[in-house]
Amino acid sequence: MNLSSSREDGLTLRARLKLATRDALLDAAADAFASEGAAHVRIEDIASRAGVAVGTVYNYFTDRTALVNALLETRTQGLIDALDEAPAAVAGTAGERFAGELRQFVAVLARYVDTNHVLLHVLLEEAQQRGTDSTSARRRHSVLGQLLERAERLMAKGIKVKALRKGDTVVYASLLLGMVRGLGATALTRGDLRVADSAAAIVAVFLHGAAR
Amino acid sequence: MNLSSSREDGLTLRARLKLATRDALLDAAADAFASEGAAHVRIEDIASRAGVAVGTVYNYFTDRTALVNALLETRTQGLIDALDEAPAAVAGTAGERFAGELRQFVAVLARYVDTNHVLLHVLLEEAQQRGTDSTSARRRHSVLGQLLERAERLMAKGIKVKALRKGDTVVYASLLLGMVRGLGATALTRGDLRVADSAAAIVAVFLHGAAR
Amino acid sequence: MNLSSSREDGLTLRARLKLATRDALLDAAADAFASEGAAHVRIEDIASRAGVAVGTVYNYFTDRTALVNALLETRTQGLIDALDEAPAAVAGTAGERFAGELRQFVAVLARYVDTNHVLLHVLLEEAQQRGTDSTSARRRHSVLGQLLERAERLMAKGIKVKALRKGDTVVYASLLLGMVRGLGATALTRGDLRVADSAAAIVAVFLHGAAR
Amino acid sequence: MNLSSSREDGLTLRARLKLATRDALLDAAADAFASEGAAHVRIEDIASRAGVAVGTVYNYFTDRTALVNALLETRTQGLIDALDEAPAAVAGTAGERFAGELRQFVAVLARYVDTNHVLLHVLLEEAQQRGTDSTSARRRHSVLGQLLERAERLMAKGIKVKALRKGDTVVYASLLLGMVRGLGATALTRGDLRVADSAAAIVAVFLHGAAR
DNA sequence: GATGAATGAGGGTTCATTCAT
DNA sequence: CATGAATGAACCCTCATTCAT
Repeated sequence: MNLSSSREDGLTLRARLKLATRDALLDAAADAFASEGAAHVRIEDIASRAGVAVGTVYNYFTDRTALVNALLETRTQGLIDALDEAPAAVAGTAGERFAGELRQFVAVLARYVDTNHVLLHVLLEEAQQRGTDSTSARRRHSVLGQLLERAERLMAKGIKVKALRKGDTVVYASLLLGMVRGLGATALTRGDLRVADSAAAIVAVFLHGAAR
Repeated sequence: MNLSSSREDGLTLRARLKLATRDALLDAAADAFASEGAAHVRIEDIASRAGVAVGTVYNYFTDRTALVNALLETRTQGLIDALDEAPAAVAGTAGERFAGELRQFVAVLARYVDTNHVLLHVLLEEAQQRGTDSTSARRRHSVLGQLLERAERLMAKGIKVKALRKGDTVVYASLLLGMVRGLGATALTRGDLRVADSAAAIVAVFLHGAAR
Repeated sequence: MNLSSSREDGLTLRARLKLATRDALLDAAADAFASEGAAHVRIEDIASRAGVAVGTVYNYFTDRTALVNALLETRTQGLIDALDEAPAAVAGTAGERFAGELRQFVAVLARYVDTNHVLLHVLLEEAQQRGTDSTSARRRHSVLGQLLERAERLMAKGIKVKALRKGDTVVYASLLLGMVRGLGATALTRGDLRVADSAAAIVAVFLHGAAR
Repeated sequence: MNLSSSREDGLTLRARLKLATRDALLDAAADAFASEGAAHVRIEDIASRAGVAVGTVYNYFTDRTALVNALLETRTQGLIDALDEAPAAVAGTAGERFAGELRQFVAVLARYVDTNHVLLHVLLEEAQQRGTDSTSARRRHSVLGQLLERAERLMAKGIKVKALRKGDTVVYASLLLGMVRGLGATALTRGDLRVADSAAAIVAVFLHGAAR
């Protein structure tokens, strides 16, 4: 579940162990959050899932909030990176290239949602927690904010190449992301549904609608 | 904010007062959840917002869970009722009637989301907390479940009257609901955005797509 | 041990009970600090000594620090008040009146030290804990600061009426207070010694020295 | 700050290093206690101040208590030694010789207090913690006990040579020590005050009083 | 019914101490 | 010997719930 193995090169044994423990803790937290619901998870639950003592958790994260933030960070980064790395299709007309990118975008997102559906709730719960920092700074850093930003960029490109009708990019982006999450939410209660399997349907509806 | 005033007809004064207190508590809870985030809200916060003492809360709700459930129930019921009461457009072809219903459906939903966006998080957070008891869990599921059900019925009708292409009604329903919630989520961080203002855009994209 | 009974007039029963509990908690804390040493005392120790549950402590004091501060405040105030109330001797020459005041001062102090010797350590430990507030503000509020201030005033008067040789009032005041505390410290390890019994000796040495 | 360097003669290099580390730890502990307040200082603080790892501390001291005891021991011993080494003035009458010794005593004490004022709190805080064990408690008592003992001997000699009026040597000793500590306490809050500068005043007041 | 003080189980966090490397 | 990560008992504090007034 953790993609960080590449980080482990060229480090002392101890440093490697430290990273391994840190990752184990994050994985444990993700599992616990997923199966129990974030609010119910005690630090000790995470510790024991990771096979360490409570105190150890605090050797890696200054407090509960820091752990949750770190979890969001790593899990988010994986998604953001995957989206950014998605190689733009080179062939075809501008419109076709856009369609390709859109398909890519949705596919990556769908795969992510299928893997992390439950963790998304943590993201949302956290998004709710307003601290002292300015709202805009927070938006920039929040997962949804970053996603929205990328989606907006994509929409803007689509409009530019005349693949999309003119319209508010924020609205378009929100609708697209909403579709993916909508399917994810349904998948949560319907065990047999996978978002990735409907990626094509999402794109089709987004581009051409459900109407005959 | 509370739609239950119609219930108060034909009751004794005392009974009416009881209902008033109960509603005040639910409103207070809704406000508190919205502005503080469900997990942080203490029973005493709700009590003081409603202008009563803690003990009083327990005269109306057996425990915290009961209060949350009641809140979900009332707020949900308002939505479900509004959806069901939406008068079907009578004129025009079957396709036009379907389009009218769809517009109605989205409009009602959008209005609800604008008013209750934050409360939706409570729904979702609570929906997450399965495992401990199944009775209340089922009831909570029904919030989304009932919505999905109605959306599916609408989709089925749309397919039947050939207004929509054939396809999985669950997927269609999920996409439609997802779009509304997607815009709601964005509205949460963008103060200037109202879902109701984009209801037409949602329907348009859902039916005909965003492509040119 | 608590002098607050006069405060209890004209209050509702509940309010009176609240004060009683608060005082009981302060008394319990004082006892516990005295017999165990401040650092070792757990909140629960205080609670159980006072015959209440932990949570109750937090209904009266926001946290441990607040409790300690309140304790210092009340116990200090008793001493300060006693010093200030000490009626000035009216008869005799200015020198005799000064001597009378000095005797009073030492007597009150001695009595206080005999009763509260151990609590003084708490005061000192606290004096050590530097927070963010400015040092001077703290000095003004600290027990020692207030004592020193009064002692300095007395010394100044003694010098003015030529009962004392000219000299630094801070030094004189510190020496006088030090004598009292010095005897108090010894009394701590020598059970048979009471400072009050040596009050006259203190005054004598301070005024005329120990030399023949 | 550490007076033990003379111990290091005639030892192997390794033994000398061991002693150096030990001393560094004691110095670090003294500094930390002084600037943070004994109760707040963690073993790791001491270790890092000394430039070693936590584990190393336990190679030199079996536990926290042992370290504190050792600290008291060394710092106390320095004082006791200094007092005992103070060469008795040989010239003059018995009375003059006593006065000289008294001056010496106070001077040494004053110098010590100026250097170690804050450490004195540790002594007192720790002295407070009787009850758990009696072995170490006794040793701690001896800090003040030994001082008192020496002061009493000095007072007894003063009485014997008729330099002092007859009186309780314990009281005399307590008053003298109290004066020194009284000034020390004041110096703690008044940065500009040094006890050593007032040593003469202390002796003067003790012998002849502050009265004109 | 309303009140609000009392309750105490529960969870977050700290830190002295251990021990494998 | 030095290192520093792991350990877990201990303590502070919170808050849902109860119940005497």
